[in-house]
Amino acid sequence: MEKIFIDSPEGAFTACFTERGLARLECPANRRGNTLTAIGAGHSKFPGFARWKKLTAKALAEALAGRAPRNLPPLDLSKGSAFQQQVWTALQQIPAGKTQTYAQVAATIRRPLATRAVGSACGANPVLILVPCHRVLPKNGGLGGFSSGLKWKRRLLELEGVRV
DNA sequence: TCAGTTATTCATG
DNA sequence: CATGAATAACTGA
Repeated sequence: MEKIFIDSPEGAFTACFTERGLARLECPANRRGNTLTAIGAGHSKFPGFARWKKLTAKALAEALAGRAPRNLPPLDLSKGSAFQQQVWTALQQIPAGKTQTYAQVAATIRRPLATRAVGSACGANPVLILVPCHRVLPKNGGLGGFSSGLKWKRRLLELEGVRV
C-alpha cells in the first residue's frame, strides 16, 4: 500500500495505491493548504505506480475543474462487498454536472428497494470525487451526507455547476 | 449469527 | 410539516 499526497488548489489530497490500482482518495482535512510533502513517491513498489500517480493527479485536476476526467487510473475497489462495488460502479456512470437520487442508483443496480443501503455504500466509498458519491442526493431536495463533510459535497457540486 | 445502525423514502395525521 | 414504519445491507462482537 503506497500512500502519497497530491497537491491541488483545494489542498493536499491523500491517495493510497495497492498493486491493483487506486484504493483510496481523501479530501484534505483542512481547507487551508497544509504543508505535507509526498510520501512514498520515491520508491515505486508496483509497476506503473508512477503512471497511476500521474493519472490520478490529472484526473483529480480535471474533476476539480468541473469536467469529467479523460483517463482514470485503475481503481482497486476489492475492499468493498459485492453490493458496494455495484453501487460504486453505478456512481461512475453518472456524468459530471448531473445528479441522481439514492432511489435511482438503487434502481440502476436492480435493487429498487435498497435505497437506504445505497446510502450506506456511498458513505463507505473510499475514492472520493473519482467515484462521484457527491452526485447522489436525497429525493426531497436535501443534501444527504458526505464522508468528508457536507462542505465538500456542496463545493464539488458547485464546481460542476449543480445548483442546490 | 444477530442486534444495532444507516449519507432514504413513503404514507399518515 | 413532523413522525414512524418499512426496507436492504454493513459493522462489530
